[in-house]
Amino acid sequence: MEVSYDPRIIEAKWQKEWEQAELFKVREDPNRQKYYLLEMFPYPSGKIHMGHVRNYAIGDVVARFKRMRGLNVLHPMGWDAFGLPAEAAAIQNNTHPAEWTCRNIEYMRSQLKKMGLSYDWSREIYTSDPNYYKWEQWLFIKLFERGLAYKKEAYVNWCKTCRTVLANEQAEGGTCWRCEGEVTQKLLPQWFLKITDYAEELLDCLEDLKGWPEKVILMQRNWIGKSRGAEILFPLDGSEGAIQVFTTRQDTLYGVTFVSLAPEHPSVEELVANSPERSKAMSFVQRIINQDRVTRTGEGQKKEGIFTGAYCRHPLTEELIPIYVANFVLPEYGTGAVMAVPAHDQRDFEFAKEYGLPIKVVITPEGEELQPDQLTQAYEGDGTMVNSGPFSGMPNREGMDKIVLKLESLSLGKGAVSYRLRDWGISRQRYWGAPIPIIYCPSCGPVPVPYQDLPVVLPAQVDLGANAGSALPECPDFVNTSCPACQQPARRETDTMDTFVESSWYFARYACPDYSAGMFDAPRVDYWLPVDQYIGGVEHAVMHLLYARFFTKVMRDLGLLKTAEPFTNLLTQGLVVKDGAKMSKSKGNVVDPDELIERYGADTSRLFSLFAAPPERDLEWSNRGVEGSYRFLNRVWRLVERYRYLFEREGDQEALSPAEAEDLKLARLTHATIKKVTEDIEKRFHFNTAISAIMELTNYLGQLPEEIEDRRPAEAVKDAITSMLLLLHPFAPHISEELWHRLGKEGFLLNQAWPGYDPQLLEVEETTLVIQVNGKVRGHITVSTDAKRAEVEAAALAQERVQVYTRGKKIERVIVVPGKLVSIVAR
RNA sequence: GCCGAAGUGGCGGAACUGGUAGACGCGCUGGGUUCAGGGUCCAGUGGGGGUUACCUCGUGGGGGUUCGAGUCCCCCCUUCGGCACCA
Repeated sequence: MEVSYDPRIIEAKWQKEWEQAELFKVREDPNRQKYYLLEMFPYPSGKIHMGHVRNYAIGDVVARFKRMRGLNVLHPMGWDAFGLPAEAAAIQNNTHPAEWTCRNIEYMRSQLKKMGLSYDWSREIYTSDPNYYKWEQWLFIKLFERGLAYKKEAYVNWCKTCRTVLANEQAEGGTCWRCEGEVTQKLLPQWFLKITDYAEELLDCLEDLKGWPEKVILMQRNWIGKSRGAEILFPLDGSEGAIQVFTTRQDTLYGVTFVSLAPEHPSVEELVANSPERSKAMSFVQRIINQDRVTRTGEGQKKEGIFTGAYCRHPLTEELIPIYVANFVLPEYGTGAVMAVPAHDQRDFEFAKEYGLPIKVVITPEGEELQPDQLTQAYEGDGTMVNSGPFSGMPNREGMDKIVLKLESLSLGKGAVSYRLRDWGISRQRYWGAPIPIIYCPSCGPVPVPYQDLPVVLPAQVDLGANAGSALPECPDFVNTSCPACQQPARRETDTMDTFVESSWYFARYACPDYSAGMFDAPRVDYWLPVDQYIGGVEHAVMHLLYARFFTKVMRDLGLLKTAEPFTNLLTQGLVVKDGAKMSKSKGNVVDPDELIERYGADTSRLFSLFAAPPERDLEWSNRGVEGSYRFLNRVWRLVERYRYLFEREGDQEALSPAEAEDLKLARLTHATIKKVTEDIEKRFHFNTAISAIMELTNYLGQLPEEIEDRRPAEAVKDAITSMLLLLHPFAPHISEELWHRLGKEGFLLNQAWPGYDPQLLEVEETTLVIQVNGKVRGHITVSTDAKRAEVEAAALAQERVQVYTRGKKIERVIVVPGKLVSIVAR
């Protein structure tokens, strides 16, 4: 009897069957080719949203597809469990962050399971697990021992709302990445990781990341921000020492009319010491330093500065050059000091105009003369060097190298490189994070916690509400300890690590989540890494993906990993939007995955999110579209049920080859569909067109007569249906599995081989060509594939409509593109 | 300001190497089934013109290359993303 499609029953049924059969569990197998597929793990915020549904649906298509293609697929899932929202929620709900997080994980895991995702749950990790962060602390100490983790007092981005420090990457645009509150500057001792040591390699390796989107590579390249130039010494006048500047325009060296220092520059205090305006200068410096970064570096900020009273000497001309302090000079970039060339740098130009400093032209553009007093803005382009001593008359590009050589010969400068990338500040003044494993001893200083004492466990008993900041300093049992070196009373570090530290190495831990003898079990981690395909949001293009690349290189240098890059291929999926805006509670345009799955089932939810747009694009949510996907699955169900009798027929068991199985048209369509779906998944990740191809096949099948008596067409229909279920399985795993079994077939679909296609069947003996006359389509012609060019030409020209358009004209050319068209040029 | 991506029917999107623009889906129109609604099935669906055959215009705008341009080149407009005093 015919049974109708009920996703609620079949989805629960197959999820249970798959789990009982441990279908998704994988083991290392050196004899099989591995494929490591990873989606960015979620923060356990409470419940999954549509972005998760989309991300994991995309990943599951690839995982199931690769598995059916015979690869040994690792497809794990876990939880980015530390972080501020847990703390905020715990205070608000009078609970503990661990409890809140754990509850969320429980719920979200159940949601993911309801989606029928093919995760190996035996490898699940959560980063707040001491067995996980133990190895993070272990790695931190390794970094500390190598000088790659260090503490310094620094002006840091401080979020008043979150009461914590933020990395530059997390404070973009002067607002906190998490709460969007204002970010100000604060001087604090902070732990940093020396990512700048890896700047060059992080940049170089970008070129080898062929499987990454250009956009992401470009964003990382810009973020690292390498500039080539020179470091030049300007000897101080009347005292020892020199001001070192960094410039990318050493060709303009002869145009220097002053030098500008950042207010934070270490020489400032000494330089103003003898100035009559000393106190005025220092109060200016203090005012600028205390200014928060947002205002200071804000758009259109006025150029301000003050004369220090000191002078230096031009390294080549020995002219006297005044030294200024200027608000626009950044202390962290280059040397914190710049040579000012008002004629050829817009900032210096504005500053010179403001303070009446001289402007000296040293580069002239092609066929033009620049008059310093007539300039309305700096000329920053290329040209010929003038007023530049022995370099005058030279193209400026050439002069760049020549000037470096000259400076090097005088020991007054050298070629140099500067990066925009800064070291990664990882200290967070929060409770819910991995403790930094350092002990401060009054006599020994900062001492790492001995390896055998790890993990430094986050204390469970804390009073979160007592202090607006971190609860850890208020926790005497945690803070008070003894020095591992001298046994004297000492204090623990109470900062915890930025949660981006956990996500910088989790992908490697999935290879051996249970391993307790070390951070990684070498044979397993070497087998699985690198991740073959990583999938997640483009919002992680800089922060997470850069940190993970950095950690991978560090771990490689420590001998923990053999790979230098963590993610071979990267897919950045677009946002899920509704009514033109990203889904968010504040906009009130969220669609709840729970309700969706309850109403239509996981297969429909997955199918729609895959069908509505290709993965890298934003997906416009449409409730009507969801119904369309649901209708399609119902059609598939009815179609298979309609032809189920063909599979139950006794007798003709002997298989026919697809070519023998009439109807040939259907057989061809089936194989063309297999080809299309396979290539769309494998080469392009264009699941929307893959699904549309399956729809076309089912549409064709739907038009066929209900009763098929003859054996040959029946075989073609059976082959088409069998293939269709295999092709559909990565997108809609439950319904395809159910129908597969309803046809009396054995085994899970995931263990079936992905269907192949017969290329011979796709070769056609006749093709229809388009006939164009002067670029316009004027007819069609069906010819045999091996027809001679001349025959095709003659046949095309003989067509009545072609005759109409060529009458009285001269045929100038006839272009024949085999399999495509005949193009006739007539004048 | 600099760098990058994208603009295709009423809508989401196809068109992969320059070769029939609009696959597939949504929506809409007409019809069958039904007491009715829903569901389902059939037909149609870019604009303009014509009784059909068909003609013509059409991929943000303007130019160009080509037998042929959504696709390549130049200029411009709009939207989105990234960076933003980086010397």
